[in-house]
Amino acid sequence: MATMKRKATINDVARVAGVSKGLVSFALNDRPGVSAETRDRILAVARELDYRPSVSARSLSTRTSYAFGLVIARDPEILGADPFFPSFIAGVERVLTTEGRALVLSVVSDEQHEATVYRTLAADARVDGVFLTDLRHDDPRLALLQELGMPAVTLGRPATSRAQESADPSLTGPSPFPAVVLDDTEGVAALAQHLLDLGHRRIAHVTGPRRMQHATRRGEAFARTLDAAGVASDLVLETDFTAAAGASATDRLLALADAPTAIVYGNDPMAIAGIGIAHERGLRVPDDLSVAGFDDSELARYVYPSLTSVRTDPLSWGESAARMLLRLLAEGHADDIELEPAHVVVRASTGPVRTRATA
Amino acid sequence: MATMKRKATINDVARVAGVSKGLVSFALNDRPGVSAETRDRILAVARELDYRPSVSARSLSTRTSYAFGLVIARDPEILGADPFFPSFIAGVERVLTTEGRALVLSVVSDEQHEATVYRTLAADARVDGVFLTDLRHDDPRLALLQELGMPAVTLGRPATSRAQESADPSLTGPSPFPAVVLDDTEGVAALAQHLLDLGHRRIAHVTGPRRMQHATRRGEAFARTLDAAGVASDLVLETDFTAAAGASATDRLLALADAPTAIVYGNDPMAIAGIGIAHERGLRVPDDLSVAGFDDSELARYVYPSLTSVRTDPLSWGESAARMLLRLLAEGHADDIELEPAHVVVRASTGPVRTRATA
DNA sequence: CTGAAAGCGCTTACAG
DNA sequence: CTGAAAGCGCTTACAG
Repeated sequence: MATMKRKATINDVARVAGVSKGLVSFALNDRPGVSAETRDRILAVARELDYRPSVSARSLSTRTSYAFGLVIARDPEILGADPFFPSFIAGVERVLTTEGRALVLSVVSDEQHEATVYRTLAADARVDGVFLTDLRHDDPRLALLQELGMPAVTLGRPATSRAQESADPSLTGPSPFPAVVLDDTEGVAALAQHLLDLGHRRIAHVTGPRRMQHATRRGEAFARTLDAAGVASDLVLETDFTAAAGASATDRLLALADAPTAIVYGNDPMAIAGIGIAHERGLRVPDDLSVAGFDDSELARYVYPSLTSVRTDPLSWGESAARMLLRLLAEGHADDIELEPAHVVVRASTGPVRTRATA
Repeated sequence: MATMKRKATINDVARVAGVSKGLVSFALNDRPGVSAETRDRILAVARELDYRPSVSARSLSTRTSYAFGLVIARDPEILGADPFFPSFIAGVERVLTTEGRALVLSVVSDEQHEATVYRTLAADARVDGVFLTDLRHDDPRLALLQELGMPAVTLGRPATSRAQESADPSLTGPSPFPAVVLDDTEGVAALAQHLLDLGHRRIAHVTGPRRMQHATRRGEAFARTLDAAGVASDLVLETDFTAAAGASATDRLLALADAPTAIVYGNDPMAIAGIGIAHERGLRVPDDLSVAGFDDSELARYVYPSLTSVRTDPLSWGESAARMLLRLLAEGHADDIELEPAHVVVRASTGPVRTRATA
C-alpha cells in the first residue's frame, strides 16, 4: 500500500500499458474501438496505478464540470428552521456521490442576488445542471436558465404545465425543463377533510409566500375542499415560513372575534410556534384549537401535543431529482416523474371541535 | 447588451487588446511587470468582452479548484432537525461567493464512508481545502487530511491543543490545522449556574455523542460547575442528537425514583422533545421540570414555554471559518481565531424549583 | 515592460 | 484495432 508520491496521469497508464494515451482514454470511457484484451490490460494497469482521471483536465476538454448546482434563496434563519432542504440535499447526495458528481451549493438571502449566482455558475462552468426548488409564479429563473443554456430539473411542475405548452416548441414555453412531481394537493385536501370531519367550520390557513407556486397550489386545494363542504375559506394569512411569522399570524387569528377552531400551517416550525401561541393564550390544543403542519419533520412526532402534519418525502425527492438530472444530461431529455403523493399523518394536535355554548 | 454567442477567452482579450495572452493573464491576476496603461487597456477590453477566466483551465494550470469542501457525517434526519449546519453553511457562503469560490457539499450517513469521500475529493482535486466540523476524539480525519495534503480549518480546537504539540513539528502533532474557536464552556457553565441559582440540586445532562469533542467538553464544563456547588453530576445520558433520542432519554430520566428537576440538552430539538415528554407525563414546565437547549435556534423563542438555550452563532462561525481557509491557502498559515463565547439566553422553560413535600 | 512557447491532463477527430 | 497530433483555456518560467 505504498502511497504514491505523485498522482498517476493518463500518460503513466499509457506508458506502463504500452499504448497511446488516446487509447487509454477510449478504454476508460469504454468507447468502441478497443480490443477486449487491450482494454483489460489498460484497466488493470489503471487499477494498479490507482489512476483517477483529473477532473479539471476532463472538464477543460469536455466542457463539463461533473457537478450539479443548487441555489437556495432563503434567509439563513429560515433555512435552519425548515428541515426540508437538509433532507432534500441528503437525497441528492446519495445519488451523486455514487456517480462521481459533486454538489455545488449556494445560499443567497434574497432573490435579487439569485440571478447573479446562476450567471456566475454558468459563466464559470461550475455546474452542468441545476435543481430548481421553491418554484415561483412567472419564475424568472426559467427564462434565465434557458438563456444560459443551463439544463435544469424542477421540483414540481410549473403552474402552466408542459402539456399546455404552445405547439411551436421553439417558442419559449412555460417550462422547458423536466419535473419531478410530488402531488401535495391530495394531502392538503385530505387534511382539510380531516378537520371538516372533526366538525370544524372555521378553519384558517397560514401559508408560505404566495409568490411560491406550492403555496398557491396548496392554498387552492385547501380552499376547494372547504368550499365543497360549504365552509368559508377566507381565513388565509401569508407568511415567509419563519416561526416568527407563524407565531404572529396565530396571534392575529386568535384575536379575531370569530376566531378559527383549527389552523393549518405551511410548515412544521410555524405550526409548532402556533401551538406555543395558543398555549400562551391559555388555549388547549386540540380541545380549544386544532393545529396541523406540513412536511412532517422529525420534531412533529415529539412536540406536545404531537403534531398532525402532511408527509412529503424530501429525501426521495432529492434522489429522484438527482437521477433525473443525470438522465437529462446523458440522454438530452427526461420524462417527468410522479412520486408518491403526500398524505396526512394524524397525531394529537387535531381533534373534534369542542361543543361551545352557541353564540 | 447583445448576448455573445461564444464565451470570450483569454485569446480574444489578447487579440483585441493587441497583446499576448500571457500579458493578459499577468494583468488580470495583477502581477508585477505590466505597465499601468497596458494593464488598464487590458482590463477595459476584458470588461468590454465580459471576459471571465475559465475555471477549469485555471484549475488545470494551477492545480487549484477554487472550491472548498464540507463533508457532513450525520444522518439525514438529524441534519434536518438540527439548525446548526444550514446556518453555518449560509455563513460560509456569504464569504465564498464574494471570493469566487464554490462550496462543495457532501452528506454521508455514516463515518465509515467519510474517508472515501475525503479521498475522492482530494484525488479528483475537487476542493482546495475543507471545513472540519463535529470534531471527534482521536479524530481520524486529522491524519487522513494530512496524508492527503489537504488544507483544513477546524471548528473548535482539537482536544490536545496545538500549544501542547510536540517540539518536533515534523512529528504528527495533535492538530496541524488552524481552528476557529467558539468557547461554549462558558455558556454551559453559566447555564448550570443559572439552574443552581434557581435552587435545582438534581440536574441531568442529555448530551450529544460522546465521541464528539464538543459533547465531552460541554459535559465537563457542566459537571465542573455542579461539582463546585457540591451537587451531583452523575445524571448524564448520551444521545445521537435526534429528537427521538432526546425524548427517550427524558422518559428514562423522569421514570427515575430520584428524578431530576432540571434537564439540559445538547441541542434545541432534543429539548423541545423533552418538553413534550414532560407534558405527556403531566408535568408542568418549568414548575415541575426546568428544561434548556443548546444553539438557540429560531424555534426556541416560539415553543411553549419558550426555551432557555445557549446561543452560539453558527452564521459567524461559518463566515470566520471561510475567511480563515482563504487566508490559510493564500498565506500558507493562519492563526487561530476566537469568536464571542456562547452565552445563556434565559427564557420561560427554566424556573425555580417548586418546594415539594420533603421526601 | 513584453512576447513566444511549453505545459497542465485530458478528449477527439483524423490517419493508417 | 491503434497511434500521433491538435486542442480545450489558462499560467508561468524563459528570453529579449
